[in-house]
Formats: sequence, structure tokens, C-alpha cells
Amino acid sequence: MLKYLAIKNSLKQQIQQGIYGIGDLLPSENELCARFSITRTTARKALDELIREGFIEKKQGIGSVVRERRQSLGLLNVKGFSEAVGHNVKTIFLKKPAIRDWSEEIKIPVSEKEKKSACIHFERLRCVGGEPVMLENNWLAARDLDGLLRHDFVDASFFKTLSRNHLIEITGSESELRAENADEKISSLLKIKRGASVLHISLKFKTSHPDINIYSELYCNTKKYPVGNNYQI
Amino acid sequence: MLKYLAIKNSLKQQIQQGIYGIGDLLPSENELCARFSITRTTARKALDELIREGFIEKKQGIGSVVRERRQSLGLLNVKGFSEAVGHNVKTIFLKKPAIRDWSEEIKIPVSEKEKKSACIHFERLRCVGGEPVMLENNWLAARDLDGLLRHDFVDASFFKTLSRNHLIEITGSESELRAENADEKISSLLKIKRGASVLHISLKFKTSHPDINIYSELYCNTKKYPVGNNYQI
DNA sequence: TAGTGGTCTAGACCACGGT
DNA sequence: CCGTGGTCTAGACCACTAG
Repeated sequence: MLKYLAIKNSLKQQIQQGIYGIGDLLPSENELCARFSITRTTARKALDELIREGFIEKKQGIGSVVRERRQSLGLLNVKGFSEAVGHNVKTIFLKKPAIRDWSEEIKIPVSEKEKKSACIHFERLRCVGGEPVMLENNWLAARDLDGLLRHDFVDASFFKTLSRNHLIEITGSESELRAENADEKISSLLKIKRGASVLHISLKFKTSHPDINIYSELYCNTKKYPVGNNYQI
Repeated sequence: MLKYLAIKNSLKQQIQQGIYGIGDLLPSENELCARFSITRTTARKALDELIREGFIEKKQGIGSVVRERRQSLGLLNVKGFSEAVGHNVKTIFLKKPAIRDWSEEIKIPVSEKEKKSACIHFERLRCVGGEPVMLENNWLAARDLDGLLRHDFVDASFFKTLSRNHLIEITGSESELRAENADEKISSLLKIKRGASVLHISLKFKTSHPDINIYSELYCNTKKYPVGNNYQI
């Protein structure tokens, strides 16, 4: 097996189990070299992966510090969703996860490699207080994702399911935002007038798996619930 | 300076200028080694950066392939408009920076402390290729900002000015997104039909100065240039 | 088969942070 | 001062892709 991957996974596990807590220092690069009989290049490659996945950050003169892993990841949240979790929010599957064709609807270019593999797709309608506020379509390559189609999502969360059951972490996102007029389908699903302004969000979530990205096309009725977004550098 | 940075920037420039087009192969790693008198480690580091920034992807056995990069108004990130969009940009000041009242228009709540101090405001129209695409209003507390009103912005960039002249850095942001219908003012300034869909972004930039946040209200015509946003853990 | 990128070794010198 | 990470050299062998 690849050395840097073995070491990365070993450290990642220890972080997830709390053996290294937030703010703790991981073994220094030289320490890792000695302990695993590797060179610094390999140790650094392992640590670079952990940085990419958001588990640590490095500080010159100090070491590799375990980071708090951000939950939101620049993910756009419908305002009121988080506060309303549990009571007021409902998610309706319009199409359950299944193997379907890659859609022309996806705005952000899908890589050739992904296009060549099968595609998992699902469609959901998000409601707040009984009113539909967001239509969500998701696509991703069906690689190493055994069981995703057969089992329900963990806590109804797709990302949680990917992390827990498939060890895939979100490492970044790319999005395009457009204000558009609702067409027939959108207006009837979101129960708004034909031609009303809707926020169209095209999203690509990058993951720790190099051949898996998650592509989403979202349509939001922002009249009552604007879409929110927070960053912290 | 740093070799890998110099090489990365050189390649990046050549991609941006179209010397390497989409789908083209960059020089191979060995070629870079020979051309710049470096080792493969350094060449790979340079290419790794280009991957991270989304300019290329590598294919084993083939080479480094230039990727499609989407043209959009890179906005919600901290880079700022000019750097994100590129060359074709023009900015027109509708109202030059001056002391004005805090506006009711600001959607994200302004802290009491800020409201008590004077307010700097300015309004700009951003154009790409001669067409107006975004109306921008900005407000911030006039604390420790001597000279901001008297001098032009550094490279026409507000953020750069804050950083260079006032040592204030952006540390985070909070935003709300709405799809709305253009009113009289917006439609005439952006040269679109009354009632057309526009993207309304309410932004709060947090800074390294605890008592200074930047509040912005943006109206974007996303027909030609969607608003883009990248996030990396 | 020749060329590409992927992994890895075994060193070196530097800048930074805390003691 | 010493240990940390940051950069860089000069090699090696491997897996993949194309002609």
C-alpha cells in the first residue's frame, strides 16, 4: 500500500477518535520520519492530504495543529433552515437515489473521467413551515459507493452519509449564482407565479476522493427565506 | 524569490493570456526541470498549486492539461472584483467616498457601536466589456481610517487600500442572497427591463479591526456573468 | 518502447517561534 | 539556541498512455 496514504489514514483516524484533540500538535515531520521509517517528503505528503481535507493546519516553527472541522464548508444554507431543524423543516424525495444518466442540466463542467462512470442522481424538495422553498437536484459518479442506493441517509444528511459510510470528506466547493425567472416546472413545484424571480445555484462540491465530485442545481424561492452563507478565514 | 512560485505564476499568466488554451498540455515535468534548472520536486510543487487553483488537471501517462475556467464575477470570496474578473473591468463611481448617514437599505444588522460612529459610504457601478453588470453600495464605520476619503484607492481596489494603507484585513464574511425583480433605479442603471430578475447580495465583511465591518448591498445582472464563488477548506 | 506523471529516498539550507 | 516547518537538490523505481 502507499506509505503516505497509510500514514494519513492512521493520523486521520486518531484525530476522529479524539486521540488528538482540537489544538493538539501532531508528531513533527521528523518524528513521523523516524517512527515510520520514511523521508520527510513522504511525511509531508501525508500531512498535505490532512490539510487538504481540513483536519490540520501547519504553523512554521510550531508544528501541525489539529483544526476544528467546519461543518458548513461555505455551503449555502437557507436562512431559517438551521434554526428550524427538527420541527419546521421537511425534505421530500421527488426522485430517490438511483443510477441515471448524467444530465445536460448540470452547469459546472463534469470531468471526462466522471462522465465515463455511471451516475447517481436524486431530487429533493425542501420545505419550511409546509411551504416549498428549494428544489434540489444532485448528481455524482457511482464509484466505490456501494450501499448508497440501498440504505437511507444517516440523519437524512447526504454529506454525513458520505463521511460515515464511505470516508469521503468535502474539501471545497465551486458555485455559480444566477437570478432567473421561474419556468413551468419550478413555478409549480415551488408554488410561485410563472416568471417570478428565483435564485438558481449551480454547485460543485469537491471531495477527498479525486474522482468524485457532487454536482447540484438548486432553485430557491428567496422571498421569505433568503439564502445565507458564512465564511471564516 | 521562491522558484516554484515564479514558475507557477509564469505558467498561470500564459494560461490566462491564452498561450496555453483549454485542453492543451503544459510542458512536462521533466521539460520544466530542464528549462528552469530545477528538480522535479519543485516543478511538481508549482503544478500542484495550479491544480489547487483550478487551472489544470494532471493525467498520468499524458501530462498536465489546461482546464476550462468559468468566467464569472468572483464576488463572495475575499479577493474582490477586479482580481476575480480580470482585464475587461471598469468601475464608475456614482458617489465618491464621503461621510454619509447609515442607510436603512443595509440588510445585515449593523452593530450599535458602529451605528454610533460616523459612516463612510460610496456607490460604484461595475462594468464588464462596457456593459454595467453590478451596482454596489458600501458602508463602513469611519474609525482610524484617515486618508481614505482624500486619496484614490490602491489599484482601484478598496480591499487592497484597506490592507496597504490601513493594515486592515478581511477575516470573514456573512451574506444573504435574494432573487428579486429590478425596480426603477436598478433597471435604469443596469440597463435591463423593469421587473427583470436580479441577484441581490447583502454582504458583511468582517475585518481584523474589531469595530470595523464593511456592509455592502449588491445588485447583479447575472444573465451573462453569473456570480461565482470558490471555497477551499 | 519512449515519455508521462506518481511515489519515495537521503540528503541540504533556510525562516520562524519559543526557551 | 534548538526544534519546527518551508524550500530545494539529485537521484531512483514504478504505473500508466500512446504510437
